[in-house]
Amino acid sequence: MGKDSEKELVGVKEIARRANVSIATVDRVLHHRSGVSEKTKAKIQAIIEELDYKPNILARRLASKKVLHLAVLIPLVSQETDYWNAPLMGITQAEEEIASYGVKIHKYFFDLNDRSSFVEQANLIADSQCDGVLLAPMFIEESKSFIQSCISKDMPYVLINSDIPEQNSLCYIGPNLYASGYLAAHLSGFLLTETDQILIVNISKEIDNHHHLLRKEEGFREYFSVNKRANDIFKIDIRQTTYEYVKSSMQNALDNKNIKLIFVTNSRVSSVARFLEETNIHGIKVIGFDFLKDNIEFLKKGTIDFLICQKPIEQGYKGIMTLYNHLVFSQEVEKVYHMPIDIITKENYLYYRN
Amino acid sequence: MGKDSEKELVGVKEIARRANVSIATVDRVLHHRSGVSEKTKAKIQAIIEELDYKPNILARRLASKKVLHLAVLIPLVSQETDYWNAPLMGITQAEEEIASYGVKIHKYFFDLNDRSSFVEQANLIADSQCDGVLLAPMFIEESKSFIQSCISKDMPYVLINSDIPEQNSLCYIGPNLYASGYLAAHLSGFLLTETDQILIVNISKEIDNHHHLLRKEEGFREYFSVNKRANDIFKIDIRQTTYEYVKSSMQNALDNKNIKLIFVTNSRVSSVARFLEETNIHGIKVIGFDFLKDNIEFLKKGTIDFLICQKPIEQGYKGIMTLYNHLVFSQEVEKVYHMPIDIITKENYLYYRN
DNA sequence: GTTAACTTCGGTTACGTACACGAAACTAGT
DNA sequence: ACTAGTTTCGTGTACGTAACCGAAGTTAAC
Repeated sequence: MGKDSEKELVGVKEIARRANVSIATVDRVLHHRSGVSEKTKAKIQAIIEELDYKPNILARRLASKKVLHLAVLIPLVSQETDYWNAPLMGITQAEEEIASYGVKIHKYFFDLNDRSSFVEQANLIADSQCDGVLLAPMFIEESKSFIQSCISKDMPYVLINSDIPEQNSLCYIGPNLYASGYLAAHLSGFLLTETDQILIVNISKEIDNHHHLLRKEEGFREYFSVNKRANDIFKIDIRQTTYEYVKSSMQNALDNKNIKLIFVTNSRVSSVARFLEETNIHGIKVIGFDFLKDNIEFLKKGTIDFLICQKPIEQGYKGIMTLYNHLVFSQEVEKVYHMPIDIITKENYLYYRN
Repeated sequence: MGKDSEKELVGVKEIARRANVSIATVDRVLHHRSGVSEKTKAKIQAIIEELDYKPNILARRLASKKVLHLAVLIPLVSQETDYWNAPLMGITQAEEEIASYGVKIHKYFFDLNDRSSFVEQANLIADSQCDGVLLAPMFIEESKSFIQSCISKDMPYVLINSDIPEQNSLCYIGPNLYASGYLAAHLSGFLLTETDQILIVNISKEIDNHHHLLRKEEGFREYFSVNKRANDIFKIDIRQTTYEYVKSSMQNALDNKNIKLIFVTNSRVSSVARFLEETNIHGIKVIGFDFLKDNIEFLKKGTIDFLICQKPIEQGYKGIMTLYNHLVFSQEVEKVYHMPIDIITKENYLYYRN
């Protein structure tokens, strides 16, 4: 209750009246344009302060006919994994929401297994004259050089999904990889006894992605170290993503051991689950990542015990909105926006919103 | 790729030109106003179809100077529990977002321990001439009669936090209570052995709230029944919310038993945790609800093992936005929007967003 | 055929802001 | 004091839509 502050919404007109100037002059002050004497500028600014003037965004976007061009550079949605479909959905959703506010979004896709396609698309963006970029920096070196060209063009960019720190991006929106690995370990703790053995599985073709998976692994191991859990932790890197390859790799990895829990460091956990099912291996708990159709199927059946998810749709959505709010409202942004680390089980997946 | 459909955004002017009428006539058709012959109406509608005309929301809200009045009726944030601070934040956030779009939000608060205050505030809303209502129907009968008055005034309303089904509200936004109880049981399963005893704790003054807690309890019990878990499940209803009362009740409840897990059916779990800590009881796992400051403190220390949370901020935010989108864009809405059932632990609470 | 009443429609202004254009005021140089 | 140049400012139009007002056209009654 209390401070309702029923100030009748005032506009430039009222400011102009009070300052004995025209609205054009007020407009000049508002946009920090030249052509106003220091004296009147001060007077107008005082009145703006006093009235706590907030420009009418509606009228503003309507009057300014210029359109905002945003570019998006993310992996192509492949049949191999449809993870990137989620961020794309968020991006599309944001697009629909702000389309009528004069924002155009240009989408560029690259092949996760082909660095050159990334460079190619990045160059296209660099040439196109756009106002901001949303980028999934999957290839580290290539991303860095693209980022440099953005900086030189004074073009703001937002990173999603995986961070490249110490670049001065507008912000990073995505998971805290280390923390999500740590949480996975914590969940594992509930499923294990003192002597059970653990297998960490990294499945990824590109070395750069491996780099990201490593951070999860570190977090995972750290939990066991901090909590003085002495379970044996084995690890396997699988460098091909086809099921056949995963299968034979897993067979090797499980051989002669007594693994009780498998931690798959990314969304490819469904391959592992499929393997366990097909080879009729029971009694192994499985933890992995991402709310994908395949993964959910195995979660339902109980082959996968936990999925950790980090709101991929929202990552895309927030990425675009951050650019928009920054460019249109010059809103300040958090440098790092870590996504919540969501735990999905058989019992709550129905209610999960990516 | 593909269908870019670069239709230059057309407006009423273009439609008027093509139909050889004035924009005023097009406007009449768009708003289903009278004064247009069937013939020209048909012609104009055909053109609207053809061009897939989408009105410019900016210009629309700008030109129509009428403001939208939304009323909010939720519990007062008390020192007893600051749960309702969260939905209020979401409401305020939505308010800020759409304030410049000509929306005014009027907030009414009632005392959770005083039915008459609810009725009083509800009457105020009924008298005020507003365009939509966001309602937390904590008192069932009183809510029903308020809802009736809304319906008779043809005033859309949205329910949050707890549902009163079979009323034709615009929609319900909130948890699936049953499912969240079920999930709580599932999590409990990880923490228990076959023979461990369980205590369910309901803490609530008002009988109507109890009714909601009951649904969680049902879900909880159902899990154990479905999964043929034979653990003893005890239960206690605590009808005073002061710590002293909770303390003595808990002492009784734990007496002569060997409880290994406590499931508190609402956010008052911190009272129980405090009790366990103060009386130096260890070895009992605790599961409860809501991301509240007090609860998080105990989660950090390990006294509480799991918190289940259902995005209270978002409930408020979405509630307002749903009304807004429905009234302004006549957007259709899902009748039931169940919030995700989030699991919060010591390891991921830092990254949780209410 | 005149008047009245009603139907159908167009012209116009307004919403709050952006910006091009040109007018006034001031400065400096002669 | 007159001009040229510069600074400072106001007028006017545009954005796409809403809605008032009144002008045509149409119909009905005498």
